[in-house]
Amino acid sequence: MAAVATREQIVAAADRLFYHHGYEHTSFADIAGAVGLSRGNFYYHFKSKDAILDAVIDARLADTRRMLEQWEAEASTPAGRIMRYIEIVLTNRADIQDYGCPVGTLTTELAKLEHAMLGQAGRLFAVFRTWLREQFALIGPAEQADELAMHVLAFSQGVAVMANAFRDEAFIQREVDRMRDWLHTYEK
Amino acid sequence: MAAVATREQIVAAADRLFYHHGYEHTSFADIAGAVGLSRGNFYYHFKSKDAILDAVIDARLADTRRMLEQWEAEASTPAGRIMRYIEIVLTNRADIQDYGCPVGTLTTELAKLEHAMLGQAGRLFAVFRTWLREQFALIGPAEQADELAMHVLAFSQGVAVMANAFRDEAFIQREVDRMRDWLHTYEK
DNA sequence: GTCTATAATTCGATAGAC
DNA sequence: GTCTATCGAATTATAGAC
Repeated sequence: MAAVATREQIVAAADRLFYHHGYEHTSFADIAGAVGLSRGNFYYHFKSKDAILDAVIDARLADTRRMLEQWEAEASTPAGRIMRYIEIVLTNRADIQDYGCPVGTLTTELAKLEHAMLGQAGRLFAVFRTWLREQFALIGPAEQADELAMHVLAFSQGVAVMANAFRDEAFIQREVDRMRDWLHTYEK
Repeated sequence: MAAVATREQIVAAADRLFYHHGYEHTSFADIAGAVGLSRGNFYYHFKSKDAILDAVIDARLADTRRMLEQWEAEASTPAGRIMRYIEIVLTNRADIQDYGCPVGTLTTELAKLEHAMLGQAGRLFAVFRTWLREQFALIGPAEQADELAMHVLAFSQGVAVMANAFRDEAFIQREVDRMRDWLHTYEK
């Protein structure tokens, strides 16, 4: 198999396994097994577990930026774009109930491990924060835009943790409705 | 040393280490080292790592119930008691910025490990949920009490995850202020 | 590029002396 | 109740054949 294709398969498998079972709990053997590769050959593509994590975060950053561009193309108003973010806990409710938020849970885990890649993972949050801030700046005072962005991020993380803990779909829907009402008070 | 005192020391050390570094990342050697015990002697007190986790959760449940009783003794109104919960992210802001919420991060980790003790950890959330529900039932319709309790829990988890990710103390204060305003609209 | 074999370490857990 | 010694399995990572 071409090295590039194998590398992409490894990153995709690691991404999924890190999300489902956590970074530390996922071993090389798990990733190799998921791709159908021997452990030995693994080191031809990635020289360390940290290197895989780095590649996974890069891939998630690229995916996130692609998603945000798509939202900008599909939703015509800033409030509509913010709602796309808010509704992500509804769109991904099945995964969120099983595994929590991919960004939040990775950041939480890396913080406890005092892992060198924690700063890299923080960039995932930062991409959403910057994008939300830009949307809020279009419908209200620029001084408030960042704290409103942080409020929306905190909403998504709170819902994700509780939905994961209680596996309660109705709860997610109620919190999204509550957030929609809140957003309407800011909507231009 | 008396077995009871040693056991309590082990539970206290494990509690702290599980919170700071996570359950899986904490080894027997870490706990034994913190208590000043040899690895071998460890198994006289606990026969498995799961048994320690069980004891840690029991200790946290007892601590939580004690704290809630104290809040009931100190705050005369239901809204005042709910505010005590909301302000916990401010009271414990140093630990929360470093390690997140002890309940939320443990539950998140155990869910990913598909650990048998996940249900036990869920009881920690349930204790807060039940208590908050009771407080809300005293100031409004009983049908809404549980979803308001869940909303407050989600608030605390969202703030904890974001405060841990960005280490932003001003953010915590702003979110608490926002929540205080929200609570006043329900206050009797 | 992929494999087998294996080194070096750490893990949870046990046995048995004192 | 505490210790040392150790087991067996799993971990990350390397070496070298093909």
